[in-house]
Amino acid sequence: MGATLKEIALKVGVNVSTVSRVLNNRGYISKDLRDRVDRAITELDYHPNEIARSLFRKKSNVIGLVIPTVAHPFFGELCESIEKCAYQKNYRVLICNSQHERDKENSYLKLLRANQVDGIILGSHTLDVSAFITDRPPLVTIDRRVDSETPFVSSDNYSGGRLATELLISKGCKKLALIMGNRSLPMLANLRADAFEDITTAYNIPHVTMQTHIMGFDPIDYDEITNRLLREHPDVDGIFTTSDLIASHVMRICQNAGKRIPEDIKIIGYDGVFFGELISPQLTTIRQPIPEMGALAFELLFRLIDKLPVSQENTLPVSLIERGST
Amino acid sequence: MGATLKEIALKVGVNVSTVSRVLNNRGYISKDLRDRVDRAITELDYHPNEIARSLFRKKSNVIGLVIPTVAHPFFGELCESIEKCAYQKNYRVLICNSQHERDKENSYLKLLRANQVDGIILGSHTLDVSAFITDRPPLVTIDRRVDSETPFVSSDNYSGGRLATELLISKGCKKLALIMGNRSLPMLANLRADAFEDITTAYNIPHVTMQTHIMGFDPIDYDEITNRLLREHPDVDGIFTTSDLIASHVMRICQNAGKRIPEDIKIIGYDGVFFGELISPQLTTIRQPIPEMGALAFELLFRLIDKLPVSQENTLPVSLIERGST
DNA sequence: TTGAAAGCGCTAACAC
DNA sequence: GTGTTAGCGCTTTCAA
Repeated sequence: MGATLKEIALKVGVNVSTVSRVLNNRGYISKDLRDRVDRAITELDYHPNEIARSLFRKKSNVIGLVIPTVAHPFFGELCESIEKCAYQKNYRVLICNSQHERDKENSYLKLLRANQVDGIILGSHTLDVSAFITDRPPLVTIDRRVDSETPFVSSDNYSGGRLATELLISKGCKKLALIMGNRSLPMLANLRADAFEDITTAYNIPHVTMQTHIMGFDPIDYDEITNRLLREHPDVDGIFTTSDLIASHVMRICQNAGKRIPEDIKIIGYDGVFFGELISPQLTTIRQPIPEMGALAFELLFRLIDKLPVSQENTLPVSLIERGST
Repeated sequence: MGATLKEIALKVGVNVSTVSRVLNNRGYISKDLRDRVDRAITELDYHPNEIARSLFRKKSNVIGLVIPTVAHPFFGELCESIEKCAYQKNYRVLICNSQHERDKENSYLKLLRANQVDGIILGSHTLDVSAFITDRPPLVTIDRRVDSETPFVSSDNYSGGRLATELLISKGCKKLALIMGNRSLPMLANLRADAFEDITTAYNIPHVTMQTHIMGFDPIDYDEITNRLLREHPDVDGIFTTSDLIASHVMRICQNAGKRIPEDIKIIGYDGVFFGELISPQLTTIRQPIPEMGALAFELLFRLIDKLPVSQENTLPVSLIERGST
């Protein structure tokens, strides 16, 4: 346990409030006193107790980041970006992995409020709005609109879905498949699927949509789905997946099944995470501007905390990155 | 701002200490009182202020995790594991990316102490021990021995290096290269390089070692190094890299240079992170038991906080995962 | 069984 | 310029 203000005051022979004043540079302080206090501070190795400060100020300078799992590259990169911005503005970030579990997400939300975080960035969406804690700290969501107030950050999911689908079509694919996470989650990412269906329908292209039945990122699940797809729809020659992680699994299964990529089957992912260019063939994908999304999410939260006006809808553009898999 | 104990007490018509007692189940409380308090709590939507509790208890139930970057798959998976364990034991984790910057690492260390974290897990090692903050909270390091006291978790780096090197030799490689991060950092991972050099020397195999000159995970750097290696040592037919991330870059560069893997050149990585089996050919690697390492690190810290005895050296076994790249 | 009082470490009126 | 006092929201002696 470190020294306290009181001990400094005692040593210097002044009142605690005086020491507090020199620490915070409030009002006039005599040069002599300041020196003596400074000396005592170094001698006693004093460091202000931020918990006590937080209690008084009613401000913790901590924000909570709730995501499914930081081990998923999209969220890892997002977390990285958010932490970077938070650090610059003197905020700490508490990392909360929901693992796609309702209970954990819910209890983390409560816990964050109890811990007096100044704000929350929510990127995990297993709860419906009614379950949301009342009297909550400032909130910004990622990829979900929860109500007409709460600001959210997303990228242009519909355009992304359209770009991906159109690319496959323009490359000559005759039958398309979409492999996605569970659609029942209220996420804007579902717009990618909407676009896929709209576009294929408009172009009159046969298509099939498959989604995981569990909530989470279990590779086994993707592998099974892909195998079933190849079995039931052997004529599919273009696959759009809603993440690069899924895409890489799908790619591997296809290769194992003896399909050549992109000759026999073309695959396009989504996200633009780092390892997309490491796999072989390199993955064509729709890039979400992850660092910008993280920065924007923090910026919005920061403004919310400071009671500055923010826009509710914050949709960033996506871009097509063509690589070897198409 | 939520209701406070005082408001509950006021509403129920008792003293705050009484309400506190029912909250914490201390001593005897009449059934009637308990009911009235419970009702007031729900009506006012009361939630204890954990900051105030922390101040009193001198315990925040928060730990700090300092790593280079959570966007690196090894640290992402480690962070995931640590958060999981922490959550079970009612601890929160503050995520601190040092970005391999001395200043940031140092200031995070100070900041964590000021924020009264109960403990720190340190996996970033740009500081030398002398720069360590004094009077620090309980500390557990990952992959580094800082002094004769502080417990650390690592996996068996020397064995890992040996396994990797011997595999390449047993596969018939005639000239080996090691591509590693910067060796000047005081990390136990350097033992992998020691093993590489010992074994190649023992077997009388020509070898060359290359390390990045910057601190960090800049892909450009790895690519340059690999290109230089291929240019200056075109006869190298086996490469050991100290991470899967590096390995995947190296693999790509080699493929771009027209080398077939594993026929012309064999590559083995390190870590056993998820995407190793997604790239093609799938990456042979030395697996570190990342979830177990994270769990152990937290367990040690937990014991340290509770002043229970802990062992200082905690080295977990590694295992060879043979896949397509060798 | 409940209340009063003190105190965790700090800051901010308000005096002097 | 510096001290006194009160209080942030909570818990815990100690009395009653």
